Amino acid sequence: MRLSEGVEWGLHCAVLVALLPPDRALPAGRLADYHGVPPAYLAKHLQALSRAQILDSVPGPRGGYRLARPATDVTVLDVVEAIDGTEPAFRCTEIRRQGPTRLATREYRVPCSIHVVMASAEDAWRAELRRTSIADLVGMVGASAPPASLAKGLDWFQEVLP
Amino acid sequence: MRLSEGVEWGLHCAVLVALLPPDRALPAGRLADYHGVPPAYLAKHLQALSRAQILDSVPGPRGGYRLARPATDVTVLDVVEAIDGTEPAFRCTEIRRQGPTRLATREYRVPCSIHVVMASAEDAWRAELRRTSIADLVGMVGASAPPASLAKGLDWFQEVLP
DNA sequence: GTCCCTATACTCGGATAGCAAGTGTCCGAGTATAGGCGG
DNA sequence: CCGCCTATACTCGGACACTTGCTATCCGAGTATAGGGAC
Repeated sequence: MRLSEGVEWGLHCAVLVALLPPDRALPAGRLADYHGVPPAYLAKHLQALSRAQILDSVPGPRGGYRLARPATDVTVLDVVEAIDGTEPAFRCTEIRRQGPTRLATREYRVPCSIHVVMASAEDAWRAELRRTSIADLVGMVGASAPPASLAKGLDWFQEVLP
Repeated sequence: MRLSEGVEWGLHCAVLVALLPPDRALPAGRLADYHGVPPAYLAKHLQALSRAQILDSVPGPRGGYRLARPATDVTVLDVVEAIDGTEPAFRCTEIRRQGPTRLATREYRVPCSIHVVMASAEDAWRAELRRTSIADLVGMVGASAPPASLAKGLDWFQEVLP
């Protein structure tokens, strides 16, 4: 089971964009510079976040991306599902209905027990991701990141926001 | 994020093998028949379960696979990790250390906040999978499966276990 | 009749192709800006 | 000096190759069994 690398990028970008002054946007190229990742591929994931109404895109000069709603209203799960999709990791193919013990479809009224267990585990995963918002992440980073890193980040903002 | 289809097969096979009389084994071919899946590919996943000490393999005629320990001591998580691997779905690549705000490695003493959140969600997922054993699954299936299906399964056992 | 030996058939195990999805990149459509021109 | 217009440069957005890992398969190594032969 592998989560797309874009999920990590999307979360970091969401945190950075949450720090923008109101009504300012950050281009994909600057976000790629900041994180040291391929610009064109990051752009692809930012488009997914835009489609999911998590980011607003602003075209033209002084354009870029910004949060579409308050950082407190964007959960980590929102970002993960926007990039990775909402399909469950475990997809029950109902193999209990195959083979020599097969019955008529109408006989299977209760869901497959294995499917139930796997689904409840994924629900627990999603619930945990829903507990944390981008605003929470901003707070955690601010409290735990090395002070020198925060200072460098501030300098960088001064430089790229003319 | 996608879980290998083999996980579903492995869980169903574990349940079926748990129903065997003591000291009897079930060949991979019969397991494939029962579930209507490609025999050669199922064999690959059964090998993984064998390597993980979840199943014992018995070579030769009247051989096959059986549980390596009581069904109460095999959790769903054991089976999932044996087939899918133990690597976390989210792999933090530490992109906070890249780009213009990069610092010396020794400055990063606390873990990345995003990494912490993602890891705790996966811990919740694993904890949920650890709560259920193969014996529990056997009980759930026995209580919820259509009676006609259980009867057919019994007939099938009589037929393939000479 | 009993014991031993051998040939058999069946099992697992790892090494080998094929395909889908994630990874990575590019160029075109659209827009706010900045400068120049006319009034 | 002020307003308008145009050309520019910058942005996002979707369409196009490539690589990794899951999917699927086959053939060889090893063993318990069953049958036959000798005693």
